[in-house]
Amino acid sequence: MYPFRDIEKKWQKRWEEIGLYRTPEKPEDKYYIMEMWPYTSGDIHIGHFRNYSFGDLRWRWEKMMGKDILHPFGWDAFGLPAEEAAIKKNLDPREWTYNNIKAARRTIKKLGFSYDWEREVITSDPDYYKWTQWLLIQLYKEGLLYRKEAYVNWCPGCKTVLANEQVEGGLCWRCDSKVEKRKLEQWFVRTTDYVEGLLNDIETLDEWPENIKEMQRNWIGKNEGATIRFTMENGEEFEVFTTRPDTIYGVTFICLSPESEIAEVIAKKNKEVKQYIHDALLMSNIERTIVDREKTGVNTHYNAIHPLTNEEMPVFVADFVLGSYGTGIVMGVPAHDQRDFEFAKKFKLPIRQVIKPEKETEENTAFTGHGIMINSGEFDGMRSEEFIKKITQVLESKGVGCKSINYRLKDWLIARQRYWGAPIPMIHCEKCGIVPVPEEDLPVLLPPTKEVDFIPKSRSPLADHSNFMNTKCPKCGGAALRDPDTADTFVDSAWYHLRYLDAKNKAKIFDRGEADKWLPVDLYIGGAEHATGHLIYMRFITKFLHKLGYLSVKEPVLRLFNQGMVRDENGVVMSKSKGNAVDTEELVAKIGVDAAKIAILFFGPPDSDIDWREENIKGSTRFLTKIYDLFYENARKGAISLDINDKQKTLFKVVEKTTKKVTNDIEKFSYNTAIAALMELLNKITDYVDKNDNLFQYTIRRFMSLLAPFAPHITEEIYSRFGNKESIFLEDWPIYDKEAIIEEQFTLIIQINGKLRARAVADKGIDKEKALEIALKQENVQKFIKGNHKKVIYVPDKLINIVV
RNA sequence: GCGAGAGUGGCGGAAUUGGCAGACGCGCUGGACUUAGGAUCCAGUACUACUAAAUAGUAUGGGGGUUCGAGUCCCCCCUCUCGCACCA
Repeated sequence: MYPFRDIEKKWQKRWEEIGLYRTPEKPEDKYYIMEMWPYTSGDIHIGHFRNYSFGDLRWRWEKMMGKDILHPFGWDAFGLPAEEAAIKKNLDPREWTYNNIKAARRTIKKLGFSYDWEREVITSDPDYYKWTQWLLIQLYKEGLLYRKEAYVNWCPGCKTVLANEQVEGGLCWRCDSKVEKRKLEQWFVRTTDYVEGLLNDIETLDEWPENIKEMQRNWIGKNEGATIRFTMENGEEFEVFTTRPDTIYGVTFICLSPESEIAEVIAKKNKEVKQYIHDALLMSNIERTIVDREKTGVNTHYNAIHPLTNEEMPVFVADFVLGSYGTGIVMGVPAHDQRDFEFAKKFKLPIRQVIKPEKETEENTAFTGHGIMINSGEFDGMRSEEFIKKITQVLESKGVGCKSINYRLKDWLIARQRYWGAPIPMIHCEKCGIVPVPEEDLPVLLPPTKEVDFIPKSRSPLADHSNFMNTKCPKCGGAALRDPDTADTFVDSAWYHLRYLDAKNKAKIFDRGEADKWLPVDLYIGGAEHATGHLIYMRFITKFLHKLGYLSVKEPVLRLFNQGMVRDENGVVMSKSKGNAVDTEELVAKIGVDAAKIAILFFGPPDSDIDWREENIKGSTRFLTKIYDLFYENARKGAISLDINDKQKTLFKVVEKTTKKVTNDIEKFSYNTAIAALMELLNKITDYVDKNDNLFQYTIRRFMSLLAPFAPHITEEIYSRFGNKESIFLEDWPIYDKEAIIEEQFTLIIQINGKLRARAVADKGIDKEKALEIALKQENVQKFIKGNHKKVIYVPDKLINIVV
């Protein structure tokens, strides 16, 4: 062990004094780096530590590479846990939040990370949520924030509605309650307005991980097909969406989703239907979507009329039809859709084949492939792929259908019936309807926590606060009510990368000049769990502000890096609630920041999940202690210059090669192998006897430069022993000597029939004959070449393979 | 079911274009130092065969293929992780 505590204190103080992490006013070669910010539940565990370590390492390296860097930090401070603390422990949510921030900030500061704290933002500060509200008003003005009555996800645990992105496998993302359906009028953001941009621009995100891009594509879920209008015998009309209009002649029934309006109307007159819908909607999505669940449904005893054949067919309500996809109504084609097939079997409905497969297919399943049209009137004999286009035109010309595109992505439900969030800045006036709060009246402040009753009543606590609710209509001046709901916290985090640009601006959300200086974010580091939520919202807001002319960029983030999760010894994801999270402060108190960082970086590649094992951290302490013991005492002051003799020594070559490897490895986020290379070099240095000669001094100085991004505190301490006054991070990253790494000799690998039989040192550039000559001299080779060799393969400067 | 990724010693993991499999670290074994060692230093450590060395054989989830040569490329299968999931 080395005196890490004193060293850390000393250098953290020094860095603050010299303003090392302050963002340059006028960046020449800018680099904007962000890590996903933490939610303020108070603990900074090892997963956060890993995340921030990647960012810190990058800052230090880019800094030494000469970049002007913006590296901010902030807090995702609104959200339910604060309110839960109020309900369960009778704590003040504001105090709870700010105390947690204080504690977490203290921890992070102890870790000596390279943040510019002058740009710190907190979403629950009125200075921040004023602009969250401003953003909502801009969305409203553009028609992208609207109210709609719809079936929405309701979490009975959190007593609030949820966005689709917050429902994971039918369960609430936060509390794991089964999510229910409720028909409510809610605020939505029209993300679907930008759906094509969100989808197409994924192609421009060259430096995003492929899996994240694929997840976003799937989430958006674009499907091309046709919308077809059917008429009921009572004259009512409805539309279905299908990707297979070619199967139109195979329709033998219609299924309505329990959520559909038509079903609701029918239910008023039909008790059986009413009961079925009631039961279906009571079921959580998770129960309703169990695979292999037997199809259920109820006959409405109404008939629909086929738009082309005028045939009548029964209309059912069935819960396998989702209200949220397409029109919420499907045409049943049992011969060519497996679900429809199962439904038809159960209700003994006719199955009419309209596509003939090219090969024989399995019995008792629907044929979903393409083939030749049959039973389709004048179109028999056409290929079904072509028929899709043809029939769409036919439907269009008859005025009963059209080509259409459907998306899985839905509008973003942003209202929450909770207190601890940004109040939605809207006023409801009986005369004027919905009126946005005038921008000069922002922020709409949350009332003091003391005046609020937090006991959940399935409506916003603000609804019961008359001082908050009662206001005047900005338009007519009459009595009006505020909107009692608050915004989803993902609204706050959808634009924080923009507030960092100009965190203290009182007049504007941010200055356009600052945005042009720094955007896009060059590197954004965080977990893959935000692939379809936060990252889509962030892209959406960026596109929205681009369209309004506030931003010149269309995409917020150039390079996205997904770090892997940290799990415990048993492979279980660490979390506060499971009580298996390793506390960063404890770890750092035990082994020091630098050793903790080296340990977590050495654990494995940054993008893979790691299982935390206590014993694996020992190596890092040994590594740094060895460095400290060996370098600290032997460090010499003054300039060092190498002569030719020094440059011919093996150690010199190793130093230059290591420089190359560490540089390349950092570039490609291969931190574990970079550390391994440094460990190898240290082993070589330990073996080097002349601890006082020029080459040794040169080597340990170079070593410190290479180590600096990984272990900044110890590096600064030893760097100062060389007589330097400033920080090592103001130095340039070393450039390796290209001449030095050229080798004159190489190890010739000698194979017989592809098997390694001998090795020999040879001069580089020798030809095949020479190599063969060397190979044949080897004793072990003679043993294996009994007769003549047939063929010789020579890979220059690498290996020779003799085929016998 | 669909999509993506992965499978290498006792463990975490290395391995440019196909070219020395197992870097580096942990652990373990033996030794040194020591009042002591869960500190430090030195040596060894994929498996099998031999006491050992030298050497040989076998090894990158399983099976096949391409190639002088495959952890790496192709085909089939198994297992695990992640995402989506009755999406019409």
